[in-house]
Amino acid sequence: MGRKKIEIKLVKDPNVRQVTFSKRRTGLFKKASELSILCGTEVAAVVFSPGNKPYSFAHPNVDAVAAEFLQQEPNSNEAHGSSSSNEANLDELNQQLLDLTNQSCEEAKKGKLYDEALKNQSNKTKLQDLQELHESAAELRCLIKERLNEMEAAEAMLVMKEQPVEFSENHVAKKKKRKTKA
Amino acid sequence: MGRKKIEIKLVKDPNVRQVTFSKRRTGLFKKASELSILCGTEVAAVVFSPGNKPYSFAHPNVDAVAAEFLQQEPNSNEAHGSSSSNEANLDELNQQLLDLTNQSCEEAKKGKLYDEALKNQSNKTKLQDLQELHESAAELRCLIKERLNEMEAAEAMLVMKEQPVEFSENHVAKKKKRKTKA
DNA sequence: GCCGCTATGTATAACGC
DNA sequence: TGCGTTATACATAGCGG
Repeated sequence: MGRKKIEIKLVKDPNVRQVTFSKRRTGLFKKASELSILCGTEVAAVVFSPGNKPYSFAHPNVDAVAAEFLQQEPNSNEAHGSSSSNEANLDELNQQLLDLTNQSCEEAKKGKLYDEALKNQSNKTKLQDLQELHESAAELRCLIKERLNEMEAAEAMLVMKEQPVEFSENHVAKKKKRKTKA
Repeated sequence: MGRKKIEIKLVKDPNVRQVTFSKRRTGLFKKASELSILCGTEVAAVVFSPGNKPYSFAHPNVDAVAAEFLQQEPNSNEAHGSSSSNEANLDELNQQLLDLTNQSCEEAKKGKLYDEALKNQSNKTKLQDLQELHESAAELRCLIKERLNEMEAAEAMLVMKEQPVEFSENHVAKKKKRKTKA
């Protein structure tokens, strides 16, 4: 897809690898976003950068917001003479959101996996195990949800104070300058 | 990318939508795969088809990604460079948390339905996989519970009052503070 | 409904700032 | 390190079997 064809092998140059990662992560999330919108389906994706930083994407409504959010350029933003407590808080929330997103992702994947396993067997006995597993997952989600609500409330109070800033979700598909190549 | 440009909007024709989904899901997973190989990173993606069938992709494997995640320290703010426009972001975050929570519930519901559906099917035998999955899930749950406790504690502290936290780019990576709960 | 085909729209490798 | 540009490699919409 570039000036030269590259083989899908680990990019040895760490520098180039980082660049590749950034570009492709963006592309991947964009694709995920399009898929979710075009088909009205739920999509979640997680990826760790070469530096082990987690990045995630999830659809329903979060859409490309998560991706956009994680890619914000620190320079585009101005104002916000808030206390450091907010910054710390934001980071916290960020972290948590990521974790939760991924947890959801993992759970979903889990379900997928054992569904596959089930398809490869006809052992009725194991169905119960699956049932339990699913229920466990459901419980876990509820647990997470409750904690989330609490955290959210706390955050809201803490933040309940200043300006809006138009951070909106001018999501992924923003560069619309297309033209046929020569 | 096809004979005609299409706008990223829900495809009305269910038939076409299904086709689009299949093609794009394949493409998305391929991209995810390439990304993980090219950059040697961990990647996980899940997507539900229009028929609510879960499909997933993950590089090393789910558990690896999950474990990686759960090792993130709530207090180590080395991830992502977003410390600006906090107020706005918090709003976005709250919204995202809401959506995510809802999504989780949705998924849980679907998971059960799917499980039910599977009860009417039968195939080969692969108890081992099931066994592994079962164990993995149990472990995952423990990890998440602990993680939740940590988040809660951190949250409490933050809400209580501020913490300077000077955000640097050094990669703390993981700190193996996990204890294999049994 | 899945496979292949082909014309096009996109993503992105190499560069340049 | 990040963002923009250009030339190409890829992905895929619309069809046909």
